[in-house]
Amino acid sequence: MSEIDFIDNTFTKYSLKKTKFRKELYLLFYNSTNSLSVKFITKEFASSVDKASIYRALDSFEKSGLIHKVPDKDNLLRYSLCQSECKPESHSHDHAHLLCSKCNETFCLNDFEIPVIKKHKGFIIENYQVILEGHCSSCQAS
Amino acid sequence: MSEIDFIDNTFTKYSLKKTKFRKELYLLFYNSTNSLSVKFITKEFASSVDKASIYRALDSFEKSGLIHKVPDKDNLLRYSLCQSECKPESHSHDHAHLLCSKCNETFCLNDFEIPVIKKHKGFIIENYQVILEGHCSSCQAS
DNA sequence: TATTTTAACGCAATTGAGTTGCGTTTTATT
DNA sequence: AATAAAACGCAACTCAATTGCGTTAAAATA
Repeated sequence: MSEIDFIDNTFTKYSLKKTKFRKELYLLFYNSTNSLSVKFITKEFASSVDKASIYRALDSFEKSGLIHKVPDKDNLLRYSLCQSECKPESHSHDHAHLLCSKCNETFCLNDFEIPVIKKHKGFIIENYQVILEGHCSSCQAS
Repeated sequence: MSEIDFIDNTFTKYSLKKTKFRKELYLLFYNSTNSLSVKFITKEFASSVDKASIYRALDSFEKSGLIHKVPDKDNLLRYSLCQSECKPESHSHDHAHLLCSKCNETFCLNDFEIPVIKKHKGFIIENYQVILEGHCSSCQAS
């Protein structure tokens, strides 16, 4: 199945309107190995799409379960493609994230196992997040 | 040693100017079992202190090693008193944080042990953060 | 295919956390 | 008491993200 077909199928499956921009946006995620910041996305569509549309599309994708928020070094909005099947409002992403303090990118570590703990001293824990700070492989040389 | 004396000593030790507001601010942290959001602090000093002074004081306390940033449910600035000795720019806080999704408060779990990992698939990891999301004990009843 | 419904869009204005500049006041130093 | 240094108040500003609203395009239905 080609990328285009995959995206078309996905949009049908999630009842998303197939507009030129939204298909391109999803393709951008699909072809990216990494998470995408709003800043990057905004640059990609700078001359063609308004930022309000970008924010609304991202919000809509997230609600559908296509993408999920990932932590960002500067606390800005950043998203990554969902790996497994996600339902609206019930994303499950039990992987850690690495924030590179040089390039400020966020990387998903899909194979970093997180131990599951449900309770801790009176707290009920529903899900949790491990954020590693350091340097990614590209930034170690410099 | 009384609270007042402790604060006085601390300010001397860290070469911090003893202004009325800054001593009150530090006392607020000292008497709090929990982390403090800027929103809460701003309310406490609403009629008496300008927000710029609040932000500058928090920044100064953090740089001195008195308080440290903690994660916040809404990605806003939130601080907690340092438990151990912290030096300027070298805070070490190897505890996890619990974010309650009901009251939006952040709790430090000082006894939640975090395993130390230095490398992972080409990444160099300098420090890391475990954020638990769930419900605190006060919010479980409702 | 034409009509109607529904969601996406562009544009402009707005929100709100956090920051900065600057003149004034307060604290610490001599 | 005089001087230096940091804190303060106030106002203006930055910038990410949001919202309102009239317009346009896509999907559903006839």
